[in-house]
Amino acid sequence: MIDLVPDNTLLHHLCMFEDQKMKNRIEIVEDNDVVRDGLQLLINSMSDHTVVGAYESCEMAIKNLDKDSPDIILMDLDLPGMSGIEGIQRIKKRYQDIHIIVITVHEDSEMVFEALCAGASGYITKNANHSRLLDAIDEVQSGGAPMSSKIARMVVSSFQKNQNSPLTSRETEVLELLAKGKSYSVIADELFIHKETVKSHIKNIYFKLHVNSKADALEIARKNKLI
Amino acid sequence: MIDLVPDNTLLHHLCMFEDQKMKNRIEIVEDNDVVRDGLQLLINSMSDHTVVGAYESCEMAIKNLDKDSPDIILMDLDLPGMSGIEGIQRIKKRYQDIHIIVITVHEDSEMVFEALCAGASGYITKNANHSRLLDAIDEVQSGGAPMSSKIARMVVSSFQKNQNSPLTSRETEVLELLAKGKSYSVIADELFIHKETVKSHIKNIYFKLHVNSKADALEIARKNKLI
DNA sequence: AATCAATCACCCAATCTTAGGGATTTTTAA
DNA sequence: TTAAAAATCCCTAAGATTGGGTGATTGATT
Repeated sequence: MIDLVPDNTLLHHLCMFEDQKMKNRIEIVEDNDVVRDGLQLLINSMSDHTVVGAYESCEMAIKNLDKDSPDIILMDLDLPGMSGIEGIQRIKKRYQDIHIIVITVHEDSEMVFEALCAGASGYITKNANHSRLLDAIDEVQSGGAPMSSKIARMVVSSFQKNQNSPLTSRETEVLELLAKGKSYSVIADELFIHKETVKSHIKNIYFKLHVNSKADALEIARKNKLI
Repeated sequence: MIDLVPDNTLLHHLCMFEDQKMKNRIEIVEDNDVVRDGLQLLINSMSDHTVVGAYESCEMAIKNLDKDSPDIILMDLDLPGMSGIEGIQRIKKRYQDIHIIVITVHEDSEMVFEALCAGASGYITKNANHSRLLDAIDEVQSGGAPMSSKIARMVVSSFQKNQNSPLTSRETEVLELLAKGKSYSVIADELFIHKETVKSHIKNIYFKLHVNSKADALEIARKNKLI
Protein backbone atom coordinates (compact mmCIF):
# COMPACT_ATOMS: atom_id res chain seq x y z
CA MET A 1 0.00 0.00 0.00
CA ILE A 2 1.17 3.47 -0.75
CA ASP A 3 1.09 5.87 2.10
CA LEU A 4 -0.87 8.80 0.71
CA VAL A 5 -0.45 10.85 3.81
CA PRO A 6 3.02 12.12 4.62
CA ASP A 7 3.86 11.82 8.27
CA ASN A 8 4.29 15.44 9.22
CA THR A 9 3.78 16.99 12.59
CA LEU A 10 0.84 19.18 11.69
CA LEU A 11 -1.18 16.32 10.32
CA HIS A 12 -0.28 14.19 13.28
CA HIS A 13 -1.66 16.83 15.56
CA LEU A 14 -4.79 17.12 13.51
CA CYS A 15 -5.30 13.40 13.78
CA MET A 16 -4.77 13.49 17.50
CA PHE A 17 -7.29 16.26 17.67
CA GLU A 18 -9.73 14.21 15.67
CA ASP A 19 -9.10 11.26 17.96
CA GLN A 20 -9.84 13.17 21.06
CA LYS A 21 -12.71 15.14 19.62
CA MET A 22 -14.66 12.46 17.86
CA LYS A 23 -14.01 9.19 19.61
CA ASN A 24 -16.47 8.02 22.18
CA ARG A 25 -14.71 8.00 25.49
CA ILE A 26 -15.42 4.81 27.38
CA GLU A 27 -14.58 4.00 30.96
CA ILE A 28 -14.69 0.46 32.36
CA VAL A 29 -15.41 -0.55 35.96
CA GLU A 30 -14.95 -4.29 36.41
CA ASP A 31 -13.03 -6.13 39.09
CA ASN A 32 -12.15 -9.22 37.09
CA ASP A 33 -8.80 -8.50 35.42
CA VAL A 34 -9.38 -10.81 32.49
CA VAL A 35 -12.82 -9.45 31.71
CA ARG A 36 -11.67 -5.87 32.14
CA ASP A 37 -8.71 -6.30 29.83
CA GLY A 38 -10.85 -8.15 27.33
CA LEU A 39 -13.38 -5.34 27.26
CA GLN A 40 -10.65 -2.78 26.86
CA LEU A 41 -9.08 -4.61 23.93
CA LEU A 42 -12.44 -5.14 22.31
CA ILE A 43 -13.46 -1.52 22.57
CA ASN A 44 -10.11 -0.12 21.54
CA SER A 45 -10.29 -2.28 18.44
CA MET A 46 -13.14 -0.07 17.24
CA SER A 47 -12.01 3.02 15.38
CA ASP A 48 -14.59 5.28 16.95
CA HIS A 49 -14.27 4.25 20.59
CA THR A 50 -11.45 4.67 23.01
CA VAL A 51 -11.09 3.41 26.54
CA VAL A 52 -10.08 6.34 28.71
CA GLY A 53 -9.97 4.44 31.97
CA ALA A 54 -10.36 0.89 33.27
CA TYR A 55 -10.70 0.35 36.99
CA GLU A 56 -11.49 -2.45 39.38
CA SER A 57 -13.63 -0.42 41.76
CA CYS A 58 -16.11 2.43 41.76
CA GLU A 59 -13.91 4.31 44.17
CA MET A 60 -11.06 4.36 41.65
CA ALA A 61 -13.35 5.16 38.77
CA ILE A 62 -14.97 8.07 40.57
CA LYS A 63 -11.60 9.43 41.60
CA ASN A 64 -10.59 9.60 37.94
CA LEU A 65 -13.85 10.81 36.45
CA ASP A 66 -12.80 14.42 36.01
CA LYS A 67 -9.55 13.40 34.39
CA ASP A 68 -11.07 10.74 32.13
CA SER A 69 -14.33 12.56 31.34
CA PRO A 70 -15.95 9.52 29.74
CA ASP A 71 -19.11 9.67 27.67
CA ILE A 72 -20.07 6.16 28.63
CA ILE A 73 -19.18 3.88 31.53
CA LEU A 74 -19.45 0.12 31.38
CA MET A 75 -20.08 -0.98 34.92
CA ASP A 76 -20.14 -4.33 36.64
CA LEU A 77 -22.40 -4.62 39.67
CA ASP A 78 -20.40 -6.99 41.89
CA LEU A 79 -17.45 -4.92 42.92
CA PRO A 80 -15.14 -4.80 45.90
CA GLY A 81 -16.02 -1.91 48.17
CA MET A 82 -18.77 0.29 46.82
CA SER A 83 -21.42 -1.65 44.92
CA GLY A 84 -22.12 -0.90 41.32
CA ILE A 85 -25.61 0.33 42.22
CA GLU A 86 -24.23 2.89 44.63
CA GLY A 87 -21.55 3.81 42.14
CA ILE A 88 -24.20 4.53 39.52
CA GLN A 89 -26.10 6.71 41.98
CA ARG A 90 -23.04 8.73 42.91
CA ILE A 91 -21.83 9.18 39.38
CA LYS A 92 -25.22 10.19 37.99
CA LYS A 93 -25.71 12.64 40.82
CA ARG A 94 -22.65 14.64 39.81
CA TYR A 95 -22.38 13.88 36.10
CA GLN A 96 -25.88 13.55 34.71
CA ASP A 97 -24.74 13.38 31.10
CA ILE A 98 -22.59 10.31 31.47
CA HIS A 99 -24.36 7.18 30.27
CA ILE A 100 -23.82 4.06 32.28
CA ILE A 101 -24.31 0.61 30.82
CA VAL A 102 -24.47 -2.20 33.33
CA ILE A 103 -22.54 -5.32 32.34
CA THR A 104 -23.34 -8.09 34.77
CA VAL A 105 -24.30 -11.71 35.30
CA HIS A 106 -27.32 -10.76 37.40
CA GLU A 107 -30.72 -11.33 35.86
CA ASP A 108 -32.76 -11.03 39.03
CA SER A 109 -35.35 -8.32 38.94
CA GLU A 110 -34.15 -6.64 42.10
CA MET A 111 -30.74 -5.87 40.65
CA VAL A 112 -32.17 -4.81 37.32
CA PHE A 113 -34.62 -2.33 38.73
CA GLU A 114 -32.22 -1.00 41.31
CA ALA A 115 -29.68 -0.35 38.59
CA LEU A 116 -32.18 1.35 36.32
CA CYS A 117 -33.59 3.43 39.16
CA ALA A 118 -30.08 4.42 40.12
CA GLY A 119 -29.63 5.83 36.65
CA ALA A 120 -28.30 3.14 34.31
CA SER A 121 -29.06 3.75 30.63
CA GLY A 122 -28.65 0.12 29.65
CA TYR A 123 -28.35 -3.36 31.09
CA ILE A 124 -26.46 -6.10 29.30
CA THR A 125 -25.94 -9.53 30.77
CA LYS A 126 -22.54 -11.10 30.43
CA ASN A 127 -23.69 -13.88 28.15
CA ALA A 128 -23.98 -11.26 25.42
CA ASN A 129 -21.58 -11.63 22.54
CA HIS A 130 -19.03 -9.03 21.60
CA SER A 131 -20.93 -7.43 18.79
CA ARG A 132 -23.99 -7.02 21.00
CA LEU A 133 -21.81 -5.20 23.48
CA LEU A 134 -20.38 -2.85 20.91
CA ASP A 135 -23.87 -2.28 19.53
CA ALA A 136 -24.98 -1.36 23.02
CA ILE A 137 -22.43 1.42 23.18
CA ASP A 138 -23.61 2.85 19.88
CA GLU A 139 -27.21 2.45 20.96
CA VAL A 140 -26.68 4.47 24.10
CA GLN A 141 -24.80 7.11 22.18
CA SER A 142 -27.71 7.50 19.77
CA GLY A 143 -30.35 7.87 22.46
CA GLY A 144 -31.33 4.28 23.05
CA ALA A 145 -31.36 2.01 26.06
CA PRO A 146 -29.72 -1.30 25.21
CA MET A 147 -30.94 -4.26 27.19
CA SER A 148 -30.54 -7.99 26.91
CA SER A 149 -33.80 -9.45 25.76
CA LYS A 150 -34.66 -11.07 29.08
CA ILE A 151 -34.07 -7.76 30.78
CA ALA A 152 -36.21 -5.90 28.26
CA ARG A 153 -39.02 -8.33 28.88
CA MET A 154 -38.69 -7.88 32.63
CA VAL A 155 -38.82 -4.15 32.21
CA VAL A 156 -41.83 -4.21 29.94
CA SER A 157 -43.59 -6.75 32.15
CA SER A 158 -43.16 -4.42 35.08
CA PHE A 159 -45.78 -2.19 33.49
CA GLN A 160 -48.33 -4.91 33.26
CA LYS A 161 -50.83 -5.91 35.87
CA ASN A 162 -51.40 -9.37 37.20
CA GLN A 163 -54.24 -10.86 35.18
CA ASN A 164 -55.20 -13.23 37.99
CA SER A 165 -56.08 -10.61 40.53
CA PRO A 166 -58.47 -11.75 43.23
CA LEU A 167 -59.95 -8.26 43.15
CA THR A 168 -62.85 -7.20 41.00
CA SER A 169 -62.33 -4.36 38.59
CA ARG A 170 -64.24 -2.03 40.87
CA GLU A 171 -62.13 -3.02 43.84
CA THR A 172 -59.01 -2.51 41.77
CA GLU A 173 -60.25 0.92 40.82
CA VAL A 174 -60.81 1.81 44.44
CA LEU A 175 -57.40 0.49 45.41
CA GLU A 176 -55.73 2.53 42.70
CA LEU A 177 -57.31 5.72 43.96
CA LEU A 178 -56.35 4.79 47.49
CA ALA A 179 -52.79 4.33 46.23
CA LYS A 180 -52.89 7.87 44.92
CA GLY A 181 -53.48 9.04 48.47
CA LYS A 182 -57.12 9.98 47.93
CA SER A 183 -59.53 9.91 50.81
CA TYR A 184 -62.66 7.80 50.95
CA SER A 185 -64.87 10.76 50.15
CA VAL A 186 -62.82 11.86 47.17
CA ILE A 187 -62.83 8.31 45.85
CA ALA A 188 -66.59 8.22 46.30
CA ASP A 189 -66.97 11.44 44.33
CA GLU A 190 -64.69 10.30 41.53
CA LEU A 191 -66.46 7.00 41.10
CA PHE A 192 -69.90 8.58 41.51
CA ILE A 193 -70.74 6.26 44.35
CA HIS A 194 -71.52 6.73 48.01
CA LYS A 195 -68.74 7.00 50.55
CA GLU A 196 -70.15 3.99 52.31
CA THR A 197 -69.77 1.98 49.15
CA VAL A 198 -66.12 2.86 49.02
CA LYS A 199 -65.81 1.62 52.56
CA SER A 200 -67.48 -1.63 51.64
CA HIS A 201 -65.11 -2.13 48.76
CA ILE A 202 -62.14 -1.43 50.97
CA LYS A 203 -63.41 -3.89 53.54
CA ASN A 204 -63.66 -6.52 50.83
CA ILE A 205 -60.20 -5.66 49.55
CA TYR A 206 -58.70 -6.03 53.01
CA PHE A 207 -60.47 -9.33 53.43
CA LYS A 208 -59.29 -10.68 50.09
CA LEU A 209 -55.71 -9.59 50.62
CA HIS A 210 -55.69 -10.83 54.23
CA VAL A 211 -54.68 -7.45 55.60
CA ASN A 212 -56.26 -4.88 57.79
CA SER A 213 -54.61 -1.63 56.93
CA LYS A 214 -54.10 0.58 53.93
CA ALA A 215 -50.33 0.31 53.96
CA ASP A 216 -50.41 -3.48 54.06
CA ALA A 217 -53.01 -3.60 51.32
CA LEU A 218 -50.90 -1.37 49.09
CA GLU A 219 -47.78 -3.39 49.80
CA ILE A 220 -49.45 -6.66 48.90
CA ALA A 221 -51.12 -5.08 45.90
CA ARG A 222 -47.88 -3.63 44.54
CA LYS A 223 -45.93 -6.80 45.21
CA ASN A 224 -48.48 -8.78 43.25
CA LYS A 225 -48.99 -6.10 40.63
CA LEU A 226 -52.68 -5.85 41.31
CA ILE A 227 -52.42 -2.11 40.74
CA MET B 1 -29.64 -30.93 -6.77
CA ILE B 2 -30.98 -34.41 -6.29
CA ASP B 3 -34.35 -34.62 -4.68
CA LEU B 4 -33.75 -37.03 -1.86
CA VAL B 5 -37.33 -36.96 -0.78
CA PRO B 6 -39.89 -38.56 -3.05
CA ASP B 7 -43.08 -36.60 -3.37
CA ASN B 8 -45.57 -38.94 -1.80
CA THR B 9 -48.76 -38.07 -0.09
CA LEU B 10 -47.73 -39.11 3.36
CA LEU B 11 -44.68 -36.92 3.28
CA HIS B 12 -46.70 -34.08 1.88
CA HIS B 13 -49.03 -34.35 4.78
CA LEU B 14 -46.13 -34.48 7.16
CA CYS B 15 -44.77 -31.31 5.64
CA MET B 16 -48.11 -29.61 5.93
CA PHE B 17 -48.21 -30.72 9.50
CA GLU B 18 -44.76 -29.32 10.04
CA ASP B 19 -45.85 -26.05 8.44
CA GLN B 20 -48.78 -25.64 10.71
CA LYS B 21 -46.97 -26.89 13.76
CA MET B 22 -43.74 -24.99 13.51
CA LYS B 23 -44.44 -21.73 11.75
CA ASN B 24 -45.02 -18.71 13.90
CA ARG B 25 -48.58 -17.64 13.33
CA ILE B 26 -48.80 -13.90 12.87
CA GLU B 27 -51.88 -11.73 12.78
CA ILE B 28 -51.86 -8.14 11.55
CA VAL B 29 -54.18 -5.34 12.65
CA GLU B 30 -53.59 -2.22 10.58
CA ASP B 31 -56.11 -0.02 8.84
CA ASN B 32 -53.89 1.25 6.05
CA ASP B 33 -54.29 -1.19 3.16
CA VAL B 34 -50.87 -0.57 1.69
CA VAL B 35 -49.07 -0.99 4.99
CA ARG B 36 -51.08 -4.05 5.89
CA ASP B 37 -50.42 -5.78 2.58
CA GLY B 38 -46.77 -4.82 2.77
CA LEU B 39 -46.42 -6.34 6.22
CA GLN B 40 -48.17 -9.48 5.10
CA LEU B 41 -45.90 -9.91 2.09
CA LEU B 42 -42.84 -9.21 4.16
CA ILE B 43 -43.72 -11.73 6.85
CA ASN B 44 -44.87 -14.43 4.47
CA SER B 45 -41.53 -14.13 2.71
CA MET B 46 -39.91 -15.62 5.81
CA SER B 47 -39.89 -19.37 5.87
CA ASP B 48 -40.71 -19.66 9.54
CA HIS B 49 -43.54 -17.15 9.78
CA THR B 50 -46.99 -17.18 8.31
CA VAL B 51 -49.68 -14.54 8.38
CA VAL B 52 -52.86 -16.16 9.58
CA GLY B 53 -55.00 -13.06 9.46
CA ALA B 54 -54.77 -9.41 8.42
CA TYR B 55 -57.52 -7.04 9.47
CA GLU B 56 -58.24 -3.34 9.44
CA SER B 57 -59.86 -3.17 12.86
CA CYS B 58 -59.60 -4.70 16.30
CA GLU B 59 -63.22 -5.76 16.06
CA MET B 60 -62.48 -7.92 13.03
CA ALA B 61 -59.27 -9.27 14.51
CA ILE B 62 -60.93 -10.25 17.77
CA LYS B 63 -63.78 -11.90 15.91
CA ASN B 64 -61.29 -14.15 14.14
CA LEU B 65 -58.92 -14.83 17.02
CA ASP B 66 -60.19 -18.33 17.77
CA LYS B 67 -60.03 -19.31 14.13
CA ASP B 68 -56.61 -17.76 13.47
CA SER B 69 -55.05 -18.61 16.85
CA PRO B 70 -52.00 -16.41 16.26
CA ASP B 71 -48.86 -16.55 18.38
CA ILE B 72 -48.11 -12.92 17.73
CA ILE B 73 -50.18 -9.93 16.71
CA LEU B 74 -48.74 -6.85 15.05
CA MET B 75 -51.02 -4.04 16.03
CA ASP B 76 -51.36 -0.45 14.94
CA LEU B 77 -52.73 1.99 17.51
CA ASP B 78 -54.74 4.38 15.31
CA LEU B 79 -57.61 2.28 14.15
CA PRO B 80 -61.20 2.91 13.13
CA GLY B 81 -63.58 1.93 15.91
CA MET B 82 -61.88 0.34 18.87
CA SER B 83 -58.48 1.83 19.60
CA GLY B 84 -55.40 -0.32 19.55
CA ILE B 85 -54.94 0.19 23.27
CA GLU B 86 -58.37 -1.13 24.05
CA GLY B 87 -57.83 -3.94 21.60
CA ILE B 88 -54.67 -4.98 23.40
CA GLN B 89 -56.51 -4.97 26.71
CA ARG B 90 -59.34 -7.11 25.41
CA ILE B 91 -57.11 -9.57 23.64
CA LYS B 92 -54.71 -9.99 26.56
CA LYS B 93 -57.60 -10.47 28.93
CA ARG B 94 -58.80 -13.55 27.08
CA TYR B 95 -55.62 -14.83 25.46
CA GLN B 96 -52.74 -14.15 27.80
CA ASP B 97 -50.24 -16.13 25.78
CA ILE B 98 -50.58 -14.12 22.60
CA HIS B 99 -47.78 -11.61 22.24
CA ILE B 100 -48.71 -8.25 20.83
CA ILE B 101 -46.18 -5.99 19.15
CA VAL B 102 -47.30 -2.43 18.63
CA ILE B 103 -46.39 -0.99 15.24
CA THR B 104 -47.14 2.72 15.23
CA VAL B 105 -46.00 6.22 14.42
CA HIS B 106 -46.63 7.42 17.97
CA GLU B 107 -43.61 8.20 20.08
CA ASP B 108 -45.39 10.14 22.80
CA SER B 109 -44.96 8.70 26.25
CA GLU B 110 -48.66 8.50 26.95
CA MET B 111 -49.29 6.10 24.09
CA VAL B 112 -46.20 4.06 24.85
CA PHE B 113 -47.01 3.49 28.49
CA GLU B 114 -50.69 2.91 27.85
CA ALA B 115 -49.81 0.26 25.31
CA LEU B 116 -47.31 -1.45 27.57
CA CYS B 117 -49.67 -1.32 30.54
CA ALA B 118 -52.40 -2.77 28.38
CA GLY B 119 -50.18 -5.74 27.72
CA ALA B 120 -48.02 -5.11 24.66
CA SER B 121 -44.82 -7.15 24.57
CA GLY B 122 -43.04 -4.82 22.19
CA TYR B 123 -43.29 -1.37 20.65
CA ILE B 124 -41.82 -0.60 17.27
CA THR B 125 -42.17 2.76 15.57
CA LYS B 126 -42.98 2.79 11.89
CA ASN B 127 -39.68 4.30 10.86
CA ALA B 128 -38.11 0.91 11.61
CA ASN B 129 -36.72 -0.95 8.64
CA HIS B 130 -37.96 -4.32 7.53
CA SER B 131 -35.25 -6.40 9.11
CA ARG B 132 -35.80 -4.70 12.44
CA LEU B 133 -39.43 -5.65 12.22
CA LEU B 134 -38.71 -9.27 11.47
CA ASP B 135 -36.13 -9.29 14.25
CA ALA B 136 -38.81 -8.00 16.59
CA ILE B 137 -40.99 -10.98 15.87
CA ASP B 138 -38.17 -13.38 16.63
CA GLU B 139 -37.25 -11.40 19.71
CA VAL B 140 -40.74 -11.66 21.13
CA GLN B 141 -40.84 -15.35 20.33
CA SER B 142 -37.64 -15.93 22.25
CA GLY B 143 -38.74 -14.10 25.35
CA GLY B 144 -37.64 -10.57 24.61
CA ALA B 145 -39.41 -7.25 24.35
CA PRO B 146 -38.43 -5.48 21.16
CA MET B 147 -38.57 -1.72 21.28
CA SER B 148 -37.35 1.06 19.06
CA SER B 149 -34.43 2.71 20.72
CA LYS B 150 -36.26 5.93 21.57
CA ILE B 151 -39.00 3.87 23.18
CA ALA B 152 -36.50 1.81 25.15
CA ARG B 153 -34.93 4.99 26.47
CA MET B 154 -38.33 6.34 27.47
CA VAL B 155 -39.12 3.14 29.27
CA VAL B 156 -35.81 3.03 31.10
CA SER B 157 -36.02 6.72 31.96
CA SER B 158 -39.38 6.10 33.55
CA PHE B 159 -37.56 4.32 36.36
CA GLN B 160 -35.32 7.24 37.12
CA LYS B 161 -35.99 10.05 39.51
CA ASN B 162 -35.77 13.71 38.74
CA GLN B 163 -32.33 14.87 39.82
CA ASN B 164 -33.51 18.44 40.32
CA SER B 165 -36.03 17.75 43.03
CA PRO B 166 -36.87 20.73 45.22
CA LEU B 167 -37.23 18.31 48.12
CA THR B 168 -34.49 17.36 50.51
CA SER B 169 -33.56 13.72 50.75
CA ARG B 170 -35.36 13.45 54.06
CA GLU B 171 -38.48 14.98 52.63
CA THR B 172 -38.28 12.59 49.71
CA GLU B 173 -37.98 9.71 52.12
CA VAL B 174 -41.06 10.87 53.99
CA LEU B 175 -42.99 11.33 50.77
CA GLU B 176 -42.09 7.84 49.62
CA LEU B 177 -43.41 6.33 52.81
CA LEU B 178 -46.52 8.46 52.51
CA ALA B 179 -46.92 7.12 48.98
CA LYS B 180 -46.90 3.63 50.42
CA GLY B 181 -49.95 4.56 52.45
CA LYS B 182 -48.17 4.63 55.80
CA SER B 183 -49.49 6.76 58.61
CA TYR B 184 -47.58 9.56 60.28
CA SER B 185 -46.81 7.44 63.30
CA VAL B 186 -45.55 4.50 61.26
CA ILE B 187 -43.37 6.83 59.20
CA ALA B 188 -41.99 8.33 62.40
CA ASP B 189 -41.15 4.86 63.72
CA GLU B 190 -39.49 3.77 60.51
CA LEU B 191 -37.33 6.87 60.28
CA PHE B 192 -36.58 6.90 64.01
CA ILE B 193 -37.89 10.42 64.39
CA HIS B 194 -40.73 12.02 66.24
CA LYS B 195 -44.20 12.01 64.79
CA GLU B 196 -44.27 15.78 64.98
CA THR B 197 -41.14 15.89 62.85
CA VAL B 198 -42.88 13.87 60.20
CA LYS B 199 -45.65 16.43 60.26
CA SER B 200 -43.16 19.22 59.84
CA HIS B 201 -41.58 17.52 56.87
CA ILE B 202 -44.96 16.99 55.29
CA LYS B 203 -45.88 20.59 55.80
CA ASN B 204 -42.63 21.62 54.11
CA ILE B 205 -43.30 19.23 51.26
CA TYR B 206 -46.76 20.69 50.73
CA PHE B 207 -45.32 24.18 50.75
CA LYS B 208 -42.62 23.36 48.24
CA LEU B 209 -44.98 21.56 45.90
CA HIS B 210 -47.64 24.27 46.24
CA VAL B 211 -50.27 21.83 47.39
CA ASN B 212 -52.17 21.24 50.56
CA SER B 213 -53.17 17.63 50.54
CA LYS B 214 -51.57 14.25 50.39
CA ALA B 215 -53.24 13.30 47.12
CA ASP B 216 -52.11 16.48 45.40
CA ALA B 217 -48.60 16.10 46.75
CA LEU B 218 -48.39 12.56 45.44
CA GLU B 219 -49.77 13.57 42.09
CA ILE B 220 -47.25 16.37 41.66
CA ALA B 221 -44.47 14.18 42.99
CA ARG B 222 -45.25 11.33 40.61
CA LYS B 223 -45.73 13.64 37.66
CA ASN B 224 -42.32 15.17 38.28
CA LYS B 225 -40.74 11.88 39.25
CA LEU B 226 -39.69 13.15 42.65
CA ILE B 227 -40.49 9.72 44.07
C1' DA C 1 -22.04 35.09 59.57
C1' DA C 2 -25.86 33.50 57.37
C1' DT C 3 -28.62 30.15 55.30
C1' DC C 4 -30.72 25.79 54.98
C1' DA C 5 -31.88 21.15 56.47
C1' DA C 6 -33.40 18.32 59.88
C1' DT C 7 -35.10 17.73 64.10
C1' DC C 8 -38.62 18.32 67.88
C1' DA C 9 -42.64 20.52 70.32
C1' DC C 10 -47.50 22.22 71.28
C1' DC C 11 -52.34 23.67 70.15
C1' DC C 12 -56.88 23.25 67.83
C1' DA C 13 -60.54 21.75 64.92
C1' DA C 14 -62.20 19.12 61.29
C1' DT C 15 -62.07 15.07 58.91
C1' DC C 16 -61.04 10.38 58.14
C1' DT C 17 -60.40 5.49 59.20
C1' DT C 18 -61.43 1.29 61.17
C1' DA C 19 -64.35 -2.34 62.78
C1' DG C 20 -68.44 -4.06 63.85
C1' DG C 21 -73.30 -4.90 62.32
C1' DG C 22 -76.61 -4.90 58.37
C1' DA C 23 -79.48 -4.72 53.51
C1' DT C 24 -80.65 -4.21 48.51
C1' DT C 25 -80.05 -4.36 43.63
C1' DT C 26 -77.37 -5.76 39.35
C1' DT C 27 -74.42 -8.72 36.89
C1' DT C 28 -72.39 -12.79 35.84
C1' DA C 29 -71.91 -17.52 35.53
C1' DA C 30 -73.34 -22.29 36.07
C1' DT D 1 -83.32 -20.12 35.32
C1' DT D 2 -81.21 -19.99 39.37
C1' DA D 3 -77.44 -19.21 42.36
C1' DA D 4 -73.38 -16.76 43.28
C1' DA D 5 -70.74 -12.75 43.02
C1' DA D 6 -70.34 -7.95 42.66
C1' DA D 7 -71.74 -3.45 43.54
C1' DT D 8 -74.36 -0.54 45.99
C1' DC D 9 -76.00 1.85 50.36
C1' DC D 10 -76.78 2.36 55.57
C1' DC D 11 -75.61 2.80 60.85
C1' DT D 12 -72.78 3.57 65.13
C1' DA D 13 -68.80 4.85 67.65
C1' DA D 14 -64.09 5.21 69.12
C1' DG D 15 -59.88 6.55 67.93
C1' DA D 16 -56.46 8.20 64.65
C1' DT D 17 -55.04 11.31 61.12
C1' DT D 18 -54.58 15.55 59.00
C1' DG D 19 -53.87 20.56 58.09
C1' DG D 20 -52.78 24.90 59.83
C1' DG D 21 -50.40 27.82 62.92
C1' DT D 22 -46.04 28.99 65.64
C1' DG D 23 -41.53 28.48 67.35
C1' DA D 24 -36.79 26.58 68.69
C1' DT D 25 -32.43 23.84 68.50
C1' DT D 26 -28.64 21.68 66.22
C1' DG D 27 -25.44 20.88 62.56
C1' DA D 28 -23.73 21.44 57.98
C1' DT D 29 -22.66 24.22 54.11
C1' DT D 30 -21.53 28.37 52.02
